[in-house]
Amino acid sequence: MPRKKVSIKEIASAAGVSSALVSMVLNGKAKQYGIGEEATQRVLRIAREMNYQPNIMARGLRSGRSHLIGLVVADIANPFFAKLAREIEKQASEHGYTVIYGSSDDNSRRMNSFMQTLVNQGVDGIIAIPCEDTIKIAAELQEQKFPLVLVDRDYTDMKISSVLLDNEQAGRQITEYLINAGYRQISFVAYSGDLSHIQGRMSGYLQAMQAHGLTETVHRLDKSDSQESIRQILSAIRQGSEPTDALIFANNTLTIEGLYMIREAGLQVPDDVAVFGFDGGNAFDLFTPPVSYVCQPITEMGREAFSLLIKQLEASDPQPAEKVVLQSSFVYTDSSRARIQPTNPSTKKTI
Amino acid sequence: MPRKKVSIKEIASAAGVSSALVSMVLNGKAKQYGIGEEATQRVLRIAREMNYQPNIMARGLRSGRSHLIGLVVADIANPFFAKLAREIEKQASEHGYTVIYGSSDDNSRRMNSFMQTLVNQGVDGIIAIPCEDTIKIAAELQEQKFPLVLVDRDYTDMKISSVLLDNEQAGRQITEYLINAGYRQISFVAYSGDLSHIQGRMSGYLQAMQAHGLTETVHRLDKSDSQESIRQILSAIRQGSEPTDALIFANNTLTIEGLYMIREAGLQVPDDVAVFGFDGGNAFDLFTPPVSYVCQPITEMGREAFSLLIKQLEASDPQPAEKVVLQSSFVYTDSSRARIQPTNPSTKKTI
DNA sequence: ATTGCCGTCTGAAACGATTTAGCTTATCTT
DNA sequence: AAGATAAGCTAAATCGTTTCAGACGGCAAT
Repeated sequence: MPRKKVSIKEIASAAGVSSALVSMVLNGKAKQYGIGEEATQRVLRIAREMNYQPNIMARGLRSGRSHLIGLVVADIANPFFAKLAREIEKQASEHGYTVIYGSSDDNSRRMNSFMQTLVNQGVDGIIAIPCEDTIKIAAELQEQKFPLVLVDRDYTDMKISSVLLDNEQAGRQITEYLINAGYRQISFVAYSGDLSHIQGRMSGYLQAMQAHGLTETVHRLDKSDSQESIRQILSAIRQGSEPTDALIFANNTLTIEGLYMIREAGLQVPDDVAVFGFDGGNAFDLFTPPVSYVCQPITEMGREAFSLLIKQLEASDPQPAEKVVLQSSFVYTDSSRARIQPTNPSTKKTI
Repeated sequence: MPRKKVSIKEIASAAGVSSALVSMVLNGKAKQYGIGEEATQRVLRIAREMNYQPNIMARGLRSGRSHLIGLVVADIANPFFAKLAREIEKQASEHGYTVIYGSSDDNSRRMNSFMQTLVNQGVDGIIAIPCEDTIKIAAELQEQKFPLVLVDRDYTDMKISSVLLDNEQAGRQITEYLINAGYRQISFVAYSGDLSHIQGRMSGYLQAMQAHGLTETVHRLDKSDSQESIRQILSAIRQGSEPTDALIFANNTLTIEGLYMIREAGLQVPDDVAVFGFDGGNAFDLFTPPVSYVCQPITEMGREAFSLLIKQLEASDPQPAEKVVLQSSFVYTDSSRARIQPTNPSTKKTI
């Protein structure tokens, strides 16, 4: 197996031409540079025979492009991001790019330093799930016309290419759904912090509740002791001290945590309390009963993100920032099935 | 924000020294090359002021090292691999390396081409979850002394550094456990193919069954229609046409599939059939009842894999291949609780 | 005073690919 | 036949770093 590093020079001398010619031919620019047919074929054949593989470093140094793109997610072990990463990786490899990735844990310091590392590594562009303070470094990169696409979260004052979900709409829709299904005391549970997607979901929830003249209840949990907080909420529900007939968990991990606690508390879903979550997953399906959830179009998000990025990468002039907003779909299951006796049938309406 | 690309040359002229000296200082080799204290400090200060960032491509071209490592997993969307990736990424970044990753889908063609891409990208080493035919390309790389570590699966005839689990032991142990818990008709369910870790688990199962004089039943499912196959197995169990009181699913995804089907079939666990799986996950915990599983030391695997790789990377002389075998732990839950009336109490013994 | 040797530092080559400017020939024009 | 044009190719510069082989001044030993 010939895997000795073959350089363009060796091919050149084997073919009896200059290394410049070899480079041109191998880059498919033979016609463009007016290289003769015979020489072209000879070089091509020899390169194949010698199993030539271009040296990325040399090429990158010369051309200033690495064909590497950076991907920063909150946590690759979160299925949502893993699937997103999968799709982006697929797109990238189809377009001749390779992906470098890292997890930020939604920690802005880690995020910053990783972004910095990526830029130093010479990536051509970055796709990132921003966290609250990413805005600074993102703005900086944006200013320097560094190709950048943000996914899943939005910080409205910035003109940065992004792929987003209509979280407000999703929040509104599932709340409406629960109301129509006869639930009245619907609580919204989220981690504290102001990640934009959570804000959007919450705002949709609030709108729907207000539109129906219902009292909103929002629980913001500190990530560090969310488990204990959920336990308290559930125990309040159980004792009836906080009348609640449905819970909306604002994201995937929180929903999962919630399910653990619900089981621990021995609550029946949806009889004691209905549950609606985000993002789905096996755990949702295999819970008893299966859990209703907002289903984000992950594949499409990945595709859009990459397409936005490559638009910037391949364009010679700076492209205008573009925000793509996608709609979610919904999976309605028994965890949010219609109440047998709606609390107040008269307010039940279809929107 | 100064982000104009500052080169070593500009620092050199700003400091009034040669670029060679700057390079030496910036690489911490000042002492080694006997650079004066004063010059060293001046260069360091100026480099900081100008926010110098080395050009990775140039460095890589010159030194032949990219500080990139490749990671090939079967599927990053599988939590097991995601967690592994997470740990490896962490280790890598702590050691100044960056990770490029890709999913192979256990498809050897894809795997091959991705490995090839990685090598072309100039990664310094590769950590891979091999699939059945990876052995060829792995052997090839190994022969060229290319730093390579294989994880999770083994192909015994090769002398390649690997991190493995004692799958045979795990298979044996959970089978023994089920036998002790009073189960007698224990079936082993796996995808077809001969991935070594599956073989190991199966062989452990067979050993334990034989040791107790019990009849082994192994189902090998074609990945393409595993769902249908499981459905048939379960329906046989239900109708009693195939006497089975416990199922061991040989890996994570298969266990999940199994759980879906068990729920669909309306079987009660463990009364109708006990269940034992691999790798765990939220879905296991939230199933009713929670599912017993073999818990692989993922973090440790990642750490070991990276440590094996870096040993090869930083050593000047080729290192001998090394196989690290780790032990699993076990989570025993109600899905495999002791039968109320063991089929044959007299054979119950503690191993 | 010459030699030898430190301690400090520099020049220049090298890594491999790309690209520009320009050099040969051969062919065409007039 | 002389000059212009084109076709086909090459030399050499370039990207930013690293590193090896010295250079240079000064000091001690001879």
